[in-house]
Amino acid sequence: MMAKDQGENPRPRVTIQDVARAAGVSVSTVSNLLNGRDGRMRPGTSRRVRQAIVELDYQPSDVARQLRTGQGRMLGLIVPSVANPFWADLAHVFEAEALRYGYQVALCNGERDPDRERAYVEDLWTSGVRAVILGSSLPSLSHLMPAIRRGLRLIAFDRETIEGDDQSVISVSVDNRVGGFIATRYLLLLGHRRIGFITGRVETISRRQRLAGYQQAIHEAGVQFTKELIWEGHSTEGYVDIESAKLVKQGIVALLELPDPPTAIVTINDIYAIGVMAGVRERGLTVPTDVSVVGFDDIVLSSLVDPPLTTVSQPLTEMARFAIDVIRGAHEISPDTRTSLVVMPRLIVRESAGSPRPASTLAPPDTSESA
Amino acid sequence: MMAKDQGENPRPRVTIQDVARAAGVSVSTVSNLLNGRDGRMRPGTSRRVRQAIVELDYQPSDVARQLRTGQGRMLGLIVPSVANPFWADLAHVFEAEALRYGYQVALCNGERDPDRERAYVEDLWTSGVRAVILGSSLPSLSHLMPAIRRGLRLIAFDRETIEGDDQSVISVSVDNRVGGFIATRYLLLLGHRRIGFITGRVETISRRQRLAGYQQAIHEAGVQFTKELIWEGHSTEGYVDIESAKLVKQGIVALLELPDPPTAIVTINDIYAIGVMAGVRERGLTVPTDVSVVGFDDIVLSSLVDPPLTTVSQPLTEMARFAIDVIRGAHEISPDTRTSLVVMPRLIVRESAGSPRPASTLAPPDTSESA
DNA sequence: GTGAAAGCGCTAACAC
DNA sequence: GTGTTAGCGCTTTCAC
Repeated sequence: MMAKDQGENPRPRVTIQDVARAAGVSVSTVSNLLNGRDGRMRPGTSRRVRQAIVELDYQPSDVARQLRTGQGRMLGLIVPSVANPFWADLAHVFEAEALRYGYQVALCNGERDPDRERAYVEDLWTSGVRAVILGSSLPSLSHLMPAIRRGLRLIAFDRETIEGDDQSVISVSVDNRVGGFIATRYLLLLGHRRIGFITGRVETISRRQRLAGYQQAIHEAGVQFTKELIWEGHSTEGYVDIESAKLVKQGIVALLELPDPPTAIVTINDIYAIGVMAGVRERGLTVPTDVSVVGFDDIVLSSLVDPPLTTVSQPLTEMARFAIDVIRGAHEISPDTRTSLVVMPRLIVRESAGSPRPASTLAPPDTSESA
Repeated sequence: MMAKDQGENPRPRVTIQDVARAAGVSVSTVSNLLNGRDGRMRPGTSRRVRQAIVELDYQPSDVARQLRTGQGRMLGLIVPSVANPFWADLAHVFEAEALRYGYQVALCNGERDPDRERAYVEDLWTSGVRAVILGSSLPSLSHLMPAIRRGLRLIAFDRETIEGDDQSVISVSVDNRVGGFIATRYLLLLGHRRIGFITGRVETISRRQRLAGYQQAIHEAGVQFTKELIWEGHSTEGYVDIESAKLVKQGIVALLELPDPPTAIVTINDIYAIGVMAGVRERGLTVPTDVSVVGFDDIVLSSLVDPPLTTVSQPLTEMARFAIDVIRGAHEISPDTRTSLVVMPRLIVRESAGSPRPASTLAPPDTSESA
């Protein structure tokens, strides 16, 4: 079952030597031109070289170039799974930003598994990748330390730097606590008092912080915090968030069966919010009339679902741009400078959240302040 | 604004030389071990080398290796946009299959733009990528010919090879005509007679074929084909499908305003189907009671929406596996062998399609056959 | 302004 | 069984 040497006629590679010969110059002249050092080059020379390049359809080899210079153009992007629309959106935006500076993006689905993440990072390093964006807010980064010590530049996305992280780790993140806070406060202002919170089993820094923001808002509003309104998922769910969105239906159903059920729900991401909405409908209830729901992330899809989702948005483009800037070295990095970026989330008001029905709990809507 | 040479202490690269020296052998011995040629190696030697590798934390450089052998481990994947869940699912599956054989995947969002596709392909080639999967069923592949002539192995996904394609282009695709056919026939069997078809402006081979399948089913059922039931989108829509899903709402609304509106809709992908369902609801109607809808692709999301979408599934894993096999050279390729793969789609029955309400058109449901 | 030559880290003859 | 060595295609001093 030996592989045939298929398509035997690809022409042999055109090298810088060939171009030099065709143009009647030396390789260094060609190289100089290629690298923009043609300032004081005789016009004739430059022209001949350029012409030879076109005529021979010459493509410089980045492989050789990288071996020589140590500089590569490939960036790693590790996300839990691109099948999750949030990470797909990030991949989309990040790739676009990378492209602007001539970088290419190697996509890795880490599944939130430290072993896989480590394997990817080692593999990428081997392939000459020297910078990777890690989208996974696993609490520990220790599995990546060997690579970091070797010189890998790691940028953590959606995960603020915490105590114990290596000095060299830069992070880009939305302020998740604020995000949880504004989502919850919005519902509070709408008049809700029984507000549920739905999260997943997998413990990440960002999820913890979104919950903290929720609690803070509840507390500041003088509402009693109740643990029964927090649903955390089961222990057997898969790592890939998107699949666990089905499980979330159970969560909302459980919450709705409470003696005093919530009139509004905050979720830790839009996919969960979509699952929640489906669960609500399955109970014969309506969003937002019977229960309001607020998501997180503002994935592209969230404006498409029915009803369009009110959610907390992350400025992905800005975040991706910062990451690329760090990689390019356009930002000063020094031990005593705050080089991590924490951007502010924004509440996107659409139609999945409204005032509770008058018939329900206490206090009438208090809309004196607006988010 | 000069970039600081940040993190100045990464240790210098450990090379095969260092390992050889540490183990007291020559580089070729180390190389032999690395490449599995350690069959007749003295156990002691092998052990010493292995130990040196671990102790020095040696990582072979794929860059050097590729320069030498011409063999790379990076594959290109060009999709219209990962923000579109279908392509995200493909990227997920493809990356997983690639990983099994040690390949890495460079992700490119071509936006269905021939110029971008060409630029990506040239760039990938420069980076040493020698095989790319192209997910875009643009009718012509001519913009990629220069790279193909240079020796690039191109695998077209979701696009059967057509007249005029280069010999060396392999394709992997679902039988889109059959897909359109079974979707439509299913609705016909449920008793629908007025069946709409919603597609986008961008002309692709796969879309054309899905429509052809629809027409064939209509015709075989002896139902009159009506052009007014086909909605094709506007000319100003963006290239990225997902955004145009909003536009699709206009399409369904237009169809529903017809004097004799359709009782069922076939769409060319699940995102459109989701848009259609939202449009139906916006009109105060219900899916599937008032109008049935069938999607295409069976993206992960389609089982999550409400109601769960009845759709035509593409066996992505199988398709990705074939693509990787071709790249690995595990399939014989010869001019007279059919090396393209056309797999059969399958109808996934969920809840978005049902019988038309008795009150409506003619003939009662005829369920003598089942899809 | 242009060229000669060394070498990035590795593989694979070929020699012993 | 293991070592020596020639390059893969490029960049970059350093001469001229």
